[in-house]
Amino acid sequence: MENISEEELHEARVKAALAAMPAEEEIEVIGTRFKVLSEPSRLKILFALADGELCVDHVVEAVGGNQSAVSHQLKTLRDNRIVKCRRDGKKVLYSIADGHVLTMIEVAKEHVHCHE
Amino acid sequence: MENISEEELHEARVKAALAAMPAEEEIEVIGTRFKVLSEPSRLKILFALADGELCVDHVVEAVGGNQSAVSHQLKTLRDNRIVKCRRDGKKVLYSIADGHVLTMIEVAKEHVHCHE
DNA sequence: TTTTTATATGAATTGTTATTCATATGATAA
DNA sequence: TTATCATATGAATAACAATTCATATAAAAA
Repeated sequence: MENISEEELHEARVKAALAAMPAEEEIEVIGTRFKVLSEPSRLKILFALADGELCVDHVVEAVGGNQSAVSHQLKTLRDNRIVKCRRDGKKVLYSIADGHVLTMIEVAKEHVHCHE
Repeated sequence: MENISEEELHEARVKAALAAMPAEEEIEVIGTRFKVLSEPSRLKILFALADGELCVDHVVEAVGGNQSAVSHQLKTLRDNRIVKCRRDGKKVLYSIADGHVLTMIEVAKEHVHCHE
């Protein structure tokens, strides 16, 4: 009897989990945001931009690697609204798009360092 | 003259960015955490676990897909301390390891939905 | 102690993504 | 208007990670 009610409890939880499950598309979008933040080369760019905007070749200096790779990464970051940019003459200045980005990185850092 | 000082400003920012850049290993660890959260199949598992612990076959029910795939994902989540588990007889009950995980997902959700 | 149930894992395959190379575009200066 | 500097991008390759299949372990029931 105890087993049955425990089983029922678990089944109820499965139903609750299914009910609370976000739509497939939303999960994909959230996943994509995380994916963009998961690549070390892109994270480096974001740390470089944390203090303020930089033009592309200064980003290249700050993170190392070649110009083309950095430019591809910046495109990915742009496409996902993680960074934004503005042109100033020949240069294009990049900056972090909004506060959530740094918040996410901060929370991730905490999670890495805490050992609850 | 104005150009030179602007250039100097940018160079100073590059130096600041380099100085504030976390160590390579830390960036990798943070990236790995994000990577683990980036896969839709793993995110689904976390949404399923958001309300409380579930045993593996109930996770399988909640997220769909086959047992082996889910088990591999759970291992990845475990290895990265995103979830924890305890055995109860034949069953193994999984739950979310700590509060930061749901926080990160929440912030990501906000970032997806806001259009600053 | 064999069978069944629940979960885990190694190896192979498949699918994805980053990086590189070559080249294109866009803006300014000569 | 062409030469140069700054950035972007398409295509190919190379690195990586997810899923599947088959099988292994672990606990409990028969």
